[in-house]
Amino acid sequence: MIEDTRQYPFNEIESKWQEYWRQMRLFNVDTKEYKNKYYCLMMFPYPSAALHVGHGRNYIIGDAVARYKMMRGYDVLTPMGFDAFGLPAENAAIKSGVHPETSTLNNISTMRRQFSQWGVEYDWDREVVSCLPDYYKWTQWIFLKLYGKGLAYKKKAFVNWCPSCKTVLANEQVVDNACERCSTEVTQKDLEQWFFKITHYADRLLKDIGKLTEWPERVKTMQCNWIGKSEGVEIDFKIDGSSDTLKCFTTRIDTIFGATFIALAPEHPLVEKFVKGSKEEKAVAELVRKMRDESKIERSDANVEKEGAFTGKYVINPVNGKKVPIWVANYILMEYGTGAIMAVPAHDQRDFEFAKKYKLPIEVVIDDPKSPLKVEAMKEAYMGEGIMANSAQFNGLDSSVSITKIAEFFEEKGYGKRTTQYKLRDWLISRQRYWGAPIPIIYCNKCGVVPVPEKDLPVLLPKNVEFRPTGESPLKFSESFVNTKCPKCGGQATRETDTMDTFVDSSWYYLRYITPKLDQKPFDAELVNKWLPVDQYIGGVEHAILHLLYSRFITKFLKDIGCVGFDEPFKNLFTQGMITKNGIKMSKSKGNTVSPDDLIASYGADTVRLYTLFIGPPEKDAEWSDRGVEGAYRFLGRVWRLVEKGPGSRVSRPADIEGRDRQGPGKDKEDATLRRKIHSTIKKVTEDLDGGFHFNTAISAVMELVNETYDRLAQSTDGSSGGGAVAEAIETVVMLLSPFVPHIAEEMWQKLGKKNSIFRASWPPYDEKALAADVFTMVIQVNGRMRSKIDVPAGMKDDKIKEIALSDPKVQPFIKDKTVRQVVVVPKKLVNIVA
RNA sequence: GGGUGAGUGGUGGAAUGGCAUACACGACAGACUUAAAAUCUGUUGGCCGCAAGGUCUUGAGGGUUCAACUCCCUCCUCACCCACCA
Repeated sequence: MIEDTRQYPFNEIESKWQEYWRQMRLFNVDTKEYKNKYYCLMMFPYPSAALHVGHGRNYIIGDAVARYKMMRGYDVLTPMGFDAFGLPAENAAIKSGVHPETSTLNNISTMRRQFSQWGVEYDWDREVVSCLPDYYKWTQWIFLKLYGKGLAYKKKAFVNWCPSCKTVLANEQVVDNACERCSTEVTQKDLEQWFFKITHYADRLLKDIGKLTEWPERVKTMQCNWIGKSEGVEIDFKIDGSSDTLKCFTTRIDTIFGATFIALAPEHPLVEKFVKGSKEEKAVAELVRKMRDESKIERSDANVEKEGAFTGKYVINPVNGKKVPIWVANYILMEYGTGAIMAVPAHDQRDFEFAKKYKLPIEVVIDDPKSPLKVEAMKEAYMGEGIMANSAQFNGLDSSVSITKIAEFFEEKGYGKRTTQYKLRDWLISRQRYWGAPIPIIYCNKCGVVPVPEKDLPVLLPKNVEFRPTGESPLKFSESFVNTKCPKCGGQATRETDTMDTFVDSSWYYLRYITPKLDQKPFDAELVNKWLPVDQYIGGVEHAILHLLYSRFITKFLKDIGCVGFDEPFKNLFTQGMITKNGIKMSKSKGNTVSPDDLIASYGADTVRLYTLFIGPPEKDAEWSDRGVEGAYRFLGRVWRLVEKGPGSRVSRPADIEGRDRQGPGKDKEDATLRRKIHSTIKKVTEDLDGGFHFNTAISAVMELVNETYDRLAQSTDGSSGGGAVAEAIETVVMLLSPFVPHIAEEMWQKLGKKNSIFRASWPPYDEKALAADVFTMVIQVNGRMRSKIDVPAGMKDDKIKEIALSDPKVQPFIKDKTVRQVVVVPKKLVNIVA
């Protein structure tokens, strides 16, 4: 059945050319010898069991870009590798007993095969696999460098904890606040964990977004919001009856006169001190315990009822000497600011809700200029700007002005200082897992925390370990791993058993590709400085924040320690949309995946590639349709037959077609028309590819050219297969399609009598002369509505055009009873008569 | 709640101030065929009309303009990301 519907022998063609490209080393680059470098990078994948067509979009786009750039004369570097550490393989090991390394390496070979079947080629000599020691050795090296600069440190942090499995859970392992494995309720536990001090780079990460001119706006906006810079004042409140002070951060210092209470995060260190031995102690302690047990997921729900308790203490408001009560409240986060706020219920909605619930006073200090505020009538906080009220010497000022005035006043009086806060928090890199790069740290009873010396890297993951059904990390129980000698004193010591977040692995892999085999250094700085920044990075928008921010951070760090000479790793970024099926994201867990293997068997890889690129704008989500695949297949058959029956194929093709036929306008009118179409198509496709990868419209333009070429063949009166213009059209079609459908393009290229690979040919230029038309069709509108069309010779004067338009028989009925007030002529496009 | 993006035929989509619905899918009709598949040709936004043609139509409403899918304002809906950020 499949045999019957075949339009061209894609099976033989595709494997033949895939082999040919490998033989000729089309995708292999010598990083030392090059003229115009172009580093085309696709985000390296996690090795999952099987790729579906949704994954394919990323690689097909990247492959098309790489092939196009080759034809534009670049030395294109397109490497590929695998982000091979991670939780899924470890979970599978716990379930099935198969070692993560075995399943991961198996998946990798499956994926390599799938890439190849798609015709997606890479410089495989440069493959990096993050779970292999020759790679993670250098991930550990980066850790040591950060540690050496004080940018890797340990502190306590809360984790999701399953008391029954005695294990840490990732957010995704928590289902309805319970452990996914045993359904025990998840609690919070604080553990000593490793962090990278990314906040040290917050300001530069934010400022340098300005340098990323070729990144999508929406990714930049997301990073901006994630870093979340806000400027404000840190106030030192004197605690009543004590010499201690309490620091609060606010962005709204203009509302300081309306502060009616202070709210602390439950974890705030002063909470315990305040209530110790007081009558409030029991109530507060109980509430704090309750809040702490709420998982991070629960606590981050905005709809959670506000709760709090009075601590019995007060601070003094420096601006008016008033006593302000200190409360503990669940809506305050320890991680942001100082973990304490001055609450101004009149002008902050959360404070307003809290004040209403606990009957705390509400004082208006900024009046709405449109309708004066009355406390009793307020249903919600007034958050806008306005006129200062009840604010002593600042009364009557604009709140936007007083925000600076009061800040200056605070600094003058020593009540506080202006500071900048970021939402960005330090990067928690510790994972209580097996399948990751071990953190190269040793604990010695005598010497304390000792970093593993560089010469002892890598700290190898022990292979012979037992995976327990509870999910506990097997590293803890591997005595040969844990027990070691202190590198400083030689005494008995133990190793850190936490491994690193896989985002650490992926934050520097793009540097390793340049010199993947190097074993004395992570990379060769000289070559890296030549090839980086990456000219084009392509990947899913889901990585818009974390991966891209971490990579930017690591790059800046490496620049600071003199390892690289640039501070942004990715010059151009393209984020493609996801492929949906039945309206939702294609994924194995949703059961709506489409396997490329079956489609390639029925239609060939070129069809799958063409459809994937034609499906819609690549930066947007798109719905997969099996019917659409057939359409792409039919189109390729149409092109194939055009090459077979058109002039120039095999024997009939004149050898010197370029020289003879590309010199001037065609022999007759039809040829000139077709040549105009050929060259406008080249222009359109080139601009679509250069200006943002608009594959969908590029392909539709080629479809139009194919349709017009068929029309031209059908029109030829002498029964021949057309002249030089048709041959030129066919050759152009093959070239313009080649980045998208490389196998069939190579085959047709050969049929056209060409010797070398089409990817060694240069991309066709367009001929401005061929584009020039001597007659234009102009639209005539009356009051903006199309009424007629006229053919106008190039160079006709506007006045003459107006005259023709006004006397046009189809236009006459619409203007004859009216006065023509204005005639607008848009050159070569339209005439609009206003009557 | 905040941020970002989107809303156009039966469907995927095109047009980013200048002919709305390119290109493709689907559907319908025809040619070829004993028949089917494949292929080729034609029709295909709604309404009125035998037709010529007219008229309405880009989520809703308003505005700017000779001209608005496109720019501005108000509102509605959906998707994604973040979410008590002081």
